[in-house]
Amino acid sequence: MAHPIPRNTRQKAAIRGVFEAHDRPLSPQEVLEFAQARVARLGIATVYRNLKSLVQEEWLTPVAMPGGAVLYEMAGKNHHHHFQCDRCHRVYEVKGCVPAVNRLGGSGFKVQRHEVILYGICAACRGRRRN
Amino acid sequence: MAHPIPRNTRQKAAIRGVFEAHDRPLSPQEVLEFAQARVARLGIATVYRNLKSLVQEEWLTPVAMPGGAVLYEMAGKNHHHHFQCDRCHRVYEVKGCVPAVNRLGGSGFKVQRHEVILYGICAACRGRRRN
DNA sequence: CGGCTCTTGAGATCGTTGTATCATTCTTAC
DNA sequence: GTAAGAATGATACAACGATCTCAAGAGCCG
Repeated sequence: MAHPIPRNTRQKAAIRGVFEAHDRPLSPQEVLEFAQARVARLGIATVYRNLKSLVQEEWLTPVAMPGGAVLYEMAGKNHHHHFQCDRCHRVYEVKGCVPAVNRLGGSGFKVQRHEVILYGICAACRGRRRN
Repeated sequence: MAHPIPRNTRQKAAIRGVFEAHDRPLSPQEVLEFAQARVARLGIATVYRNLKSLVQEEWLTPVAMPGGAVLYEMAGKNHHHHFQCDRCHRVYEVKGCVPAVNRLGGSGFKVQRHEVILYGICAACRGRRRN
């Protein structure tokens, strides 16, 4: 009720496995598709339920993208940012930062954190013709 | 039909006036509220219609924020970024940039543009107690 | 194994945002 | 001023993502 005793289900293990196999932020739909290769009849509701509980356990972190998509990535990573491919729309992690960005706010704003999103063409799409 | 002859309506003028009076990106709801001070019975559908046409005329530019909100600001500004206040959630323009951000992608990504969003507390909210 | 109860799967439902409809009002040209 | 038709306002509707319901299935403990 208030504190149900959690169980280890194949579904949740499959979802964790998907994040371990793909080192980039994933959408709920992507998680569903990848995890269905491991648990055939997996449903979208189960994906949402487990994403939520994995966030509560701090095993995942939500990544809100401009446009409204909310992706998830494994928690506990060092400070980093993201790159989104204009062609395939996949999002990748970009290591490093330019600390000077926090000074962009000048004196009028008390800046506490920041997001940087790069856009362009990813290596995979550059290699191919299209998509 | 294909090219209706546009007319200058009080509503559209009011909406333009709202953006000229507030030098920051505004949500459709904010536009509605501010513009209703000028045209009392203004409806939300008219706001959406005029936002769309002002974007087509390139008088406005959409600003997609993480979380899904799409705001609008006057077009033609110099390269800049945005600050969102964690308290009042208003978004402000931040002039300047750190060009080095485009190099964060390394050699794996062909970076064509970027977004920087700063978060913290705005001057107005710092002056007040709350909200 | 047996059973308690947590979790799942399928679909219905919700909430939000933006669009379509259509009678009415307003702008513009003459 | 008048008429043609573009724009408005009120509301219904659509689209989408996410959540809820509940019977059925499965994990865990003894």
